Amino acid sequence: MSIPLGTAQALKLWHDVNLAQVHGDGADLSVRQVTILLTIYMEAPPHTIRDLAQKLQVSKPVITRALDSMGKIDLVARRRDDADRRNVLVQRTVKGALYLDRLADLIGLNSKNL
Amino acid sequence: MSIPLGTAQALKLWHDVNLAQVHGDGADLSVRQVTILLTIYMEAPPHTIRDLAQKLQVSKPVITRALDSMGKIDLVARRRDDADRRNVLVQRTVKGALYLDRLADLIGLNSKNL
DNA sequence: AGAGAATGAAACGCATCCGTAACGATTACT
DNA sequence: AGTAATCGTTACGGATGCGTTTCATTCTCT
Repeated sequence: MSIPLGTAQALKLWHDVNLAQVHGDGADLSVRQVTILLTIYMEAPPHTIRDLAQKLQVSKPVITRALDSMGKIDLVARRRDDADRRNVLVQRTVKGALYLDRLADLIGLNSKNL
Repeated sequence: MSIPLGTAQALKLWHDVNLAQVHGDGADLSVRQVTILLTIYMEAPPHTIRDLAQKLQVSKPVITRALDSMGKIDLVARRRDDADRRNVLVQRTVKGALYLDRLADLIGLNSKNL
């Protein structure tokens, strides 16, 4: 199913959802952070810091710090890998899933009047 | 025309476009900045700082500083209002239009495989 | 003309983020 | 065992953004 989105419609979608994020009470994440969060929840686990950094083409400290800030508000969690204790496994949380559900709702709602 | 976007599709769209922004050579703007930029280009002029602040429900300094940083890379321009010299009229630029065209393309491309 | 309102910018303090370069812990290799 | 490689984190220096408050300029209204 292919609905070519007009320029104006695409930009209106982007504007409205972004505006909702700015107003929203939820933590307003940076573009990098949302991208990392989405990768964690959309791709199959396990996720290590190195994998995420490579997949998103950013440095490892970027991932570490994003996990720090998002972990602080329980959007994501860390766990040591018992098999290889150098690795850190990034895990999903209920709050993170809810956050993305809400985001998907916003996008979905705003994409219906196109 | 109403195509209800599934949760997974909506999130994939958001992920892919955001990822492209992260990778893109273009200036990576904050969520607030993109929203301001989109408002300037999608709504009819004239745009004053006060109008933008009120429309987006943010403080005026947020607008001023966003225009500072986006103006520095020619995504937008300022001009004094000759009728009321207190006002600053925010103006579009070629580079800003190109930036949004590219963004719309990204959204459009990524919305075609839903 | 003069008091007051309105507009945008600048100042201040604070928080966050980035890139690079080290660093400690753990595992792999020989 | 002992050296080298891998992984994630931390440290450092710098840049940017935000909210609030203050400020200079310009207009309005009497």
